[in-house]
Amino acid sequence: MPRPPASPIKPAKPNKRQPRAACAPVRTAPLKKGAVRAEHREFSLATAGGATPRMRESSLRTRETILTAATTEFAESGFDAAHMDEIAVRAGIQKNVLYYYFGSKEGLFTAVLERTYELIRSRQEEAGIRDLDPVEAMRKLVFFTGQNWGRHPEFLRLLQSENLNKGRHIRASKSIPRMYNPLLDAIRALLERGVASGVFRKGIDPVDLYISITSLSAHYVSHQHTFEAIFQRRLMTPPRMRQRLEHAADMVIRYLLTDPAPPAAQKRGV
Amino acid sequence: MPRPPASPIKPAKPNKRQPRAACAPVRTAPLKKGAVRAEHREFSLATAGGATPRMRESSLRTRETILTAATTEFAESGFDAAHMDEIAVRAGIQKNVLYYYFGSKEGLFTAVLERTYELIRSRQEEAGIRDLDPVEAMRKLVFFTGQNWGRHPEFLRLLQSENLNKGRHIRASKSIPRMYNPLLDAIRALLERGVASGVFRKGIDPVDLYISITSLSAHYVSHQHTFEAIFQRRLMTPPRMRQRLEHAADMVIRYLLTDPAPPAAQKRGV
DNA sequence: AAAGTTTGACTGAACGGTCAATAAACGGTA
DNA sequence: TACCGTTTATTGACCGTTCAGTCAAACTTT
Repeated sequence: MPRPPASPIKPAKPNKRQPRAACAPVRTAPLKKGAVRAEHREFSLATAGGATPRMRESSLRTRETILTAATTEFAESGFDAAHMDEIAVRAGIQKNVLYYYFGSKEGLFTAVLERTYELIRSRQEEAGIRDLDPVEAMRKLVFFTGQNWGRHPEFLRLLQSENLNKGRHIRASKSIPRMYNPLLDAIRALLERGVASGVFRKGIDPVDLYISITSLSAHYVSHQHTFEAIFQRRLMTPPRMRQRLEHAADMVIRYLLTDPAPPAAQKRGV
Repeated sequence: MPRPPASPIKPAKPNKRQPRAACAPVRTAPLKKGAVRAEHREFSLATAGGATPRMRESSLRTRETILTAATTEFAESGFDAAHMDEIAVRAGIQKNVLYYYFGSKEGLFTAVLERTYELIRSRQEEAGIRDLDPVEAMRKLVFFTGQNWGRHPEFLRLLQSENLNKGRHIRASKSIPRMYNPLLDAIRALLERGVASGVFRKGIDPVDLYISITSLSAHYVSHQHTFEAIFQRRLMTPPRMRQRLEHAADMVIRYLLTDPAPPAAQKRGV
């Protein structure tokens, strides 16, 4: 049987010669025994999807080792500048193993992306916002979101690389689009509570708000280098970062308030 | 005399073997005649910096042709995935010429970045805001900024790539950090006018505001692919884009207003 | 002739990917 | 429980293209 395609990812520029799938003269010959490894690719540890039949435990460990190393390397260099050899070295593993488990560079990147989304998703559940009054909760949510970028800088960089590549890996992923988004739900619930208690306006689109909350801190972090160049000041020092989140939170809250923004939004007291 | 270093750019990962500067065995031998070309690199057409002595007119045209082609390619693929060969083809020019004019891939990218910053800078002067009342002016400014991304999509992509590379080219540029920023000044002036006429609050940091205004639309555009994947909807359609800018403008204005946001911020009538 | 510009052919390492073979674990079975 | 075939995991050597960058010589303008 012919080898199954490594992954459903389409090359970015189909018209332009791409890093060909194989170096050896195009292999149409059926491959003999041992072709089964392709099955691994369907399995994603992150999503804990159905395990491959007879997978050994060391296999899981190897997978994790690879994913960790790959995450570091991809985040550090971006998809295009990252090298499979380097990932192998970081993981302390033969390069072939990467291909054995993930099929291709793109397959590996996709797996890394999925795992990282999953990680962020799980982190977001810890926001701890339920019991606060809406304004305080919203402020905390903005801060929490912003600080998350600092805690997981690799996530933003992966996203940036992925968007530079026009989302071809994320589009190929089955798990990511289906992921439950705790942050969006938190915002939705919070909006409702705020409207009910009369402090927030009606008719706010949670998705719009989600994007704005994210943008206000994420763009700052992910474009820090160009901003630093044109503003000639360091941006990522703790005080500056705090100032930014302060600003972002004020902005969000003032946007939501029904009232003539009293000192509330300024000084944290309700 | 030894060849002057191509550019003061440091490799991203000094510890890691980089795309070596040269393929041929490291060349310490002094190069003979013809080594003068290095001078070209100092010259940036965009900034109209001092022309090289005896530069022919066709030379300027060639430069422009190269920069245009390079801008397209770099924006399309990002710095790392862009190929010098492809740029040469796009420009309809021998590849050597790229090196003759810009010394290296990094040098070319830096030049592209400078030219593009310059272009955006000049565009921003057209905002046409002076005569409007502060609230209207601010709304227009937010829209103008946002629409600029749509009009020059290459700019955002270059920035994204540059930030993925941790700003090493922009840091090496002398012209960009010195560029006068018309948008920032416009914001500053607008804030003053608004405060003077009593509609805006005092004490707003123009840089904070600049970053927010930029973020609210730029992040949306530059992260469209991952957002589209997780929200499962198209984001760049004209109506959606309009909605986003509407939202961004409301947010900014409500943030600035002294008053209990009257319908003004909602429906455009002052 | 001297400086500036363009050409075509070339280099060599890096890099994504592959192969055949071996080692380790498992499952059945006698 | 010792043996054995099969599946799973790992190894090391290898391949062919791509791609940044170079050289020396030719052409063009002043």
